[in-house]
Amino acid sequence: MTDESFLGNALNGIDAKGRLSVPAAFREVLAARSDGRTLILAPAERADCLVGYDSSYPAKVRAELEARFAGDYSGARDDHFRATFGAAERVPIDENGRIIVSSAMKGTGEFDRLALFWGMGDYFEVWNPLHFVERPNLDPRAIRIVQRLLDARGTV
Amino acid sequence: MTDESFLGNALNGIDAKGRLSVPAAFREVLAARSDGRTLILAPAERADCLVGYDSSYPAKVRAELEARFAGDYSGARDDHFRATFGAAERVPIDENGRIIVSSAMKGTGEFDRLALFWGMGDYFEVWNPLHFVERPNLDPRAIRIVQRLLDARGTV
DNA sequence: TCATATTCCATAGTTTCCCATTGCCAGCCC
DNA sequence: GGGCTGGCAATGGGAAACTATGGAATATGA
Repeated sequence: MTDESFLGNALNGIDAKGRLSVPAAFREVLAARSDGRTLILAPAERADCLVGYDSSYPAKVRAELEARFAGDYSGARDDHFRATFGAAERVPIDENGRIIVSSAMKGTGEFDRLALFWGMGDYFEVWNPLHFVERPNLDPRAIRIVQRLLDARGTV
Repeated sequence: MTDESFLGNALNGIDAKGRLSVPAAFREVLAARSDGRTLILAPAERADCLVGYDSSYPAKVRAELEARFAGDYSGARDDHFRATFGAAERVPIDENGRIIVSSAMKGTGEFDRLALFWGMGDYFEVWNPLHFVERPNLDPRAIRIVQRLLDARGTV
């Protein structure tokens, strides 16, 4: 049984045109979960990074949110839905496995030249790697992995 | 049941391309537990070595974590998922029973030329053998086993 | 028309695949 | 018992395939 979890990580470059390669390992998971020709990008709820998932995932998120806010008819509930769905984008993956990072997403993730893909099991995150390594309370093994990736790129 | 436990040990070489033979005994266990064509490698929690599982592991861990963090929408939950999935890798086993040790994993396990596989029952560990023999409080008989393996390789 | 965005093609460095070689152990025959 | 033989495990090397990425060519829109 081929497992469909997003595992592992990759540090890829964002070029002048905003193009960004989606790691091959993640493209395989996307293809196994849906058609693999698009993915969904959205601001993360609790960190300055993006979350990415296959196109079948929003339905699941909606179900989760509705359970979480069951019986809650406050403005907070609506604000949560606004942040989750309205700010998300459906992004096509081109023939070379790349996506275009819109300027809105670039702003949300505060990206520079590099994007760190990080598997989260059911979905993945896309980080500015410099923010990732400075995140407090994160497992030092994860931080060390990213620091080595940055070193390999010659970034200090 | 019995043939689904990782038992025993092996000292294998990592070649210039990062290739590493998985011991045949472990491959059999992997095949009994899942399809035997991939395994999962991750940093160990309390030692500078790697842990290896069969490929059914991510689904299991995902279910466990989701149960454990049910109703928890904090950053701590996210950090836990980050450490669990992003730092792990799915690694294919080739026709000759070998895997490729990525540079990230090489860094995490601090490997040189040799890798020591050590059965842990439900999973196995992969060590730099030189670190293994210097670990304090470890059963001296285990250390002697590894020292003999190193001697057989002509490594001092 | 010019700038911006999208599609297409090129390439360098890996990674993957395939096949060859070595060494070990078991079983077998003489 | 000693030595031959066959199978499997581990390892090495070369070639093909693929990933990530850069640049050119074409389309789109203000």
